[in-house]
Amino acid sequence: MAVTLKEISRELNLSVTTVTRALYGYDDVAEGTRQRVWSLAETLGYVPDTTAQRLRKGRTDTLGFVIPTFGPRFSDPFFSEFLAALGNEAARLGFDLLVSTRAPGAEEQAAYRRLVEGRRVDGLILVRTRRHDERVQYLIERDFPFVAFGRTDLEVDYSYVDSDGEAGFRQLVEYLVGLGHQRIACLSADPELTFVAHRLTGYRAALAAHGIRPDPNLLIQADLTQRGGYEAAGRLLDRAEPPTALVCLNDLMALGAMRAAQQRGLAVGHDISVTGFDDIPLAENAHPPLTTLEQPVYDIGKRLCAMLVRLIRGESLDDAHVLLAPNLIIRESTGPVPM
Amino acid sequence: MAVTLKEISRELNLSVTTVTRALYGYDDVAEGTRQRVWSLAETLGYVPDTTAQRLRKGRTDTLGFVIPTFGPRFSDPFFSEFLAALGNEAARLGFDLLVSTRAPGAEEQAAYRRLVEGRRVDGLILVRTRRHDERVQYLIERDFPFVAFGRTDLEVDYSYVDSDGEAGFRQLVEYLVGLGHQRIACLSADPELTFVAHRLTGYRAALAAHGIRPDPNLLIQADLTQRGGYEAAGRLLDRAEPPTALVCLNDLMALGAMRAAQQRGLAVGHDISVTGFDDIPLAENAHPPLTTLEQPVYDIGKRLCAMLVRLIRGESLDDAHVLLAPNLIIRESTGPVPM
DNA sequence: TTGAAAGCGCTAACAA
DNA sequence: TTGTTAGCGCTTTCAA
Repeated sequence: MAVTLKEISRELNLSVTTVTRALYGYDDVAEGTRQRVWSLAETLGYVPDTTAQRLRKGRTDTLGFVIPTFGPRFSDPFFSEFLAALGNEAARLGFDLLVSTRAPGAEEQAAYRRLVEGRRVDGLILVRTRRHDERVQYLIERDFPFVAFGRTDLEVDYSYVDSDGEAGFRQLVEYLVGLGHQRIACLSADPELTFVAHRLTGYRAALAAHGIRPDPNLLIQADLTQRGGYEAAGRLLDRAEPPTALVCLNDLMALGAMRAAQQRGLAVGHDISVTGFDDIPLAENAHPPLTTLEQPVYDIGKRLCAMLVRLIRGESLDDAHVLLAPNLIIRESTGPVPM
Repeated sequence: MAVTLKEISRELNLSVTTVTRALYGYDDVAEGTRQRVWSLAETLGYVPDTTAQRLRKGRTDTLGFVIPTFGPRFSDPFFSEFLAALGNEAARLGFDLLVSTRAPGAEEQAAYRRLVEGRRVDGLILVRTRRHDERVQYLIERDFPFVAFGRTDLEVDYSYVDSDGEAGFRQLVEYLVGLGHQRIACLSADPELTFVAHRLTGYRAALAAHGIRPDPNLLIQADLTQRGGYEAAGRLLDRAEPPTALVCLNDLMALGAMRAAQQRGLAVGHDISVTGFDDIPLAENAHPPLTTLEQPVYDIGKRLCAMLVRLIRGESLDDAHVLLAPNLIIRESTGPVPM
């Protein structure tokens, strides 16, 4: 089917070796030969076989990314943007991107093993790290190149980029306290997720700093989706003494929470304040526009990609542990505590 | 580094041939031999080298998907869900998924060539087909296996699944006319996109069927994003004689349009009606919840994946041209025309 | 029941 | 400047 070096060499009465070298610009090939090779390769439409090159070179020039999906109706703008960053940057660096989609759990672990042990990729990008992340443990154990968006609680060293969710949430809650809020609820999620734990720490620290006793009833755990936010907010708002502010772990939850509030006739930004995290494009276009903490997802993805490629190439990283301060964006979903 | 067949065979004083056959359950291997092979493979953690298998077998067992991204802040729930479908289904069928992200244009075309001619994938999935789609043309020309979400205007035969956007828009516009709307604007997009053209046809047909003269001022072209919808709606609403209904090409645009209306003090669902297409999860959680046409993106992705694998395996398809009727979901963003 | 040999397409060390 | 040889790791004839 496809044109091979062998055919070109046969056609020109040359050895396969000479043809390769002519194509790759080695300087020990006669100019005339090179030209003949090039022109025939051109007319025949020769393109080297990637698989053969990979086998020979012992590397795949492919990066792996396993997207943690949750159920079939998976839709998180966070991941779209992150994926776009990885895709563009990987291509720029000459790498393919192999993507799997798997819900966290045994199957996810199997997917990682498949990629690593089948030598399908040269390196991996992890997201949504967990405090005791088996993926990190496994990859460290096998000494396989990887980078992660997020930290863990493991006593191991690896390369990551992360947002400083603790600082972000502290700043956010202080802003709300400054507006007079005292009953500040947190729509949290599985605290085994490192970023959840960090943000919660920031939330608690800010309350403590202002002498506000943390009310366990105001801390509720939900899915990191609109539905999760919607349901959790509903439960909080139906309490006898509802909160005046809903601090959500991410923007998606916040959008759901806003809707729950609005269904109860509350004017978001007046009767109740709602906040998110991420600054997905929807945040700005929500009604009202959402106050949130921005993290530069695209840049983070791009940066992680570049870091990973350096690791794969055995180059050193100037900064293997990057912590970025998220940026508080105040919009109209927050306001002074109602009288 | 990794364990190879050679090592196992050396260790057991067997030939490489016998080891492979023992591992793959050929019945011409002595039971004792098989057990010794299996147990050693187990302890050494043998996993076959994917690249070597690929070279030998002449196939990659990989599907390719090039996501059309538009700018860095790319975020479209449609693609998240579609990607999840592809990822899950490909894995189920024993295929890897190679993902590229590229804005339509020359670079996109290059990405396709890279995948096809470098023999990186065995088949491709296309989305957002265009009326004169160079990708389709190219793949047909090269006789390369592919399936597409969407039709084209080309006189060629290929396998696709598509939503019947024309029928959907006709039904939708008739519903609006039934509510008394006459000044129904359409927030459209590049009509070179086949699905845009189809939906527009439905829009026009419904107007014509009810003797409503199409007003060119009410047909406006924008990006398929929230921002696109927001800006286009703004321009329409600021007219001297604004429309009473905004029919948007997709949900994202509709969300933007709703916001533009709300910023102008209009109550969506009362003062103005807004509709979308897709039924992304956000549609239900919008404020007010969005009237839209649902298309089963996940199922379509799954189905396309299965079709493609059949094509790659040279099996026949019972139905290579699938047209699905979208489902009109009436929520609160639409209502009778205001007095 | 096992092994030898060939080859997928490419690259690289070495020799001529 | 070019060719020979070897081999990446695997699978599959074919022969023993």
